[in-house]
Amino acid sequence: MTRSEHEDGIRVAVSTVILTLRRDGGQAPRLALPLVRRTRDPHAGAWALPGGWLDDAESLAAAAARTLAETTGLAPSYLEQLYAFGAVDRSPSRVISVVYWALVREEESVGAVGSDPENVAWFDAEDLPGLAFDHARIIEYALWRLRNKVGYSRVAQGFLPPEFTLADLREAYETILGRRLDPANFRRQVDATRTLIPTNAFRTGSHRPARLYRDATDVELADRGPLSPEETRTS
Amino acid sequence: MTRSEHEDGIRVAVSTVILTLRRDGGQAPRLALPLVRRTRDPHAGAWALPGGWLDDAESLAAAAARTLAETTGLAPSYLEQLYAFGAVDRSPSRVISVVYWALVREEESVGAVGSDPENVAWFDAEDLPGLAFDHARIIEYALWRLRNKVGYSRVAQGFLPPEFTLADLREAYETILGRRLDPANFRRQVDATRTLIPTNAFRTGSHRPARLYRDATDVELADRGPLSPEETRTS
DNA sequence: CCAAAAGTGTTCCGAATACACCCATGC
DNA sequence: GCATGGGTGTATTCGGAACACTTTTGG
Repeated sequence: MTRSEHEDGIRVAVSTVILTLRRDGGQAPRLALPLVRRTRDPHAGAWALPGGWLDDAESLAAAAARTLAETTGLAPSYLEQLYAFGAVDRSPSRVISVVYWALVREEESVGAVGSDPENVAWFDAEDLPGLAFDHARIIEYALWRLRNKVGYSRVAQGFLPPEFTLADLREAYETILGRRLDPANFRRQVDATRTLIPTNAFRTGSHRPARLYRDATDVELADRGPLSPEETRTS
Repeated sequence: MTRSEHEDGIRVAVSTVILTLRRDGGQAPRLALPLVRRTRDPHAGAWALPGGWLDDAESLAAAAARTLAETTGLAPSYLEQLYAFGAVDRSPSRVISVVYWALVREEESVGAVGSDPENVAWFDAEDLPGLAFDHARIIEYALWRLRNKVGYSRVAQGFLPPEFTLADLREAYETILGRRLDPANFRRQVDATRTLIPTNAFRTGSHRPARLYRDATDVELADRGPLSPEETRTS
């Protein structure tokens, strides 16, 4: 293992793509995420992912959870490392960004703000403003990962409250995937996984009441990678 | 984006899990990887993944390819980022390791050595020595990723020379997955993907000659992630 | 009663599997 | 010829997709 002799100027930042499902009204929900307006150069005035420098004594995942809480006031229902970005020219100074992606529950994201609400705003994932650095590409990749992972895991439940109907869950899938799913087949597929417990409660509304379900287990919504013991607790 | 005021002591290392298929003789091939004996503390004398400090002016992928060449003298036929490890206690000093995994072709790995052949040795992936830091866990994760990715991509071809028989390819799959595959069904599945071009050459040997194939395209063997333009060239 | 969502039943189709069988070569 | 791996054919099974149909509520 060779080692460069000089103590060089590489710094480590941690950023997070924070996703939620936002319902504007009676409309179909949409994916939304918070961005932070930069107040210094480079890219002063542009919007960027929430993040910050990695602190000497915190793990990468802890840094992601910390900056997430600072900008939104929320704890994530799902948090996973996305990728480490380290191109030489992605910033004027040399910065390695370890990026995480997180899911937060819908209701919590309404009105909840962190330490600096002035410079935080939520955007529709399909209608983003101009972004600093390579953050547009990073968000694209996070959305790709979400759409991909929803196909073989239960991550979508990270958007939902503890009790929800199958229609709620299907609506989350439909929003993520961008297409309609057959209610009948969707029902069979989810209960083939045996991960939902039916409750005795029903949501009464406009038509026939729908049964409420909750998570069957306290296991992870999805495989989050090679996590060390210190990183396995998200709450 | 808040910034810690002190220039702190976090350093960035890049390591690589380098995998190949090794044929000991007429036996079934096995997964093998090179390790480097550490000559300094911490963990002096223990075996570790090839790697080194990230240089100021090179991208993460370039650092991985560089250390790979330094220890094995080889260029990878496949290279993908694995994960960024950043637990506080994984090393006495604070080190963030961005780990890559690579595939190299079998024949090339025989006898090829890099700048310091004394301290490099190849090990059977199922029979590893005591490893420094969290490298045992990292290798486990790399193997998991390989086994997983072989199911939905063409990565296994990264182990093979430009021309190969379907039996060669199937043998690679069988070694990676650790189980036998039906030759008939395997044949149909690979040519359903339309990614192999049959040549007019045959490998003559002990029995009926087997047709040689080569890659149909110059496209990637698998999705390697959100690569920037500077990282897309591996050769 | 009617509209609409909740929930069930059934058919169809394609992919994965198992396995019988033929082909071409070395010995 | 015969052993062995190369290569083809075919029946079965399983899961997903499509969609007809029944149930239960609000109005």
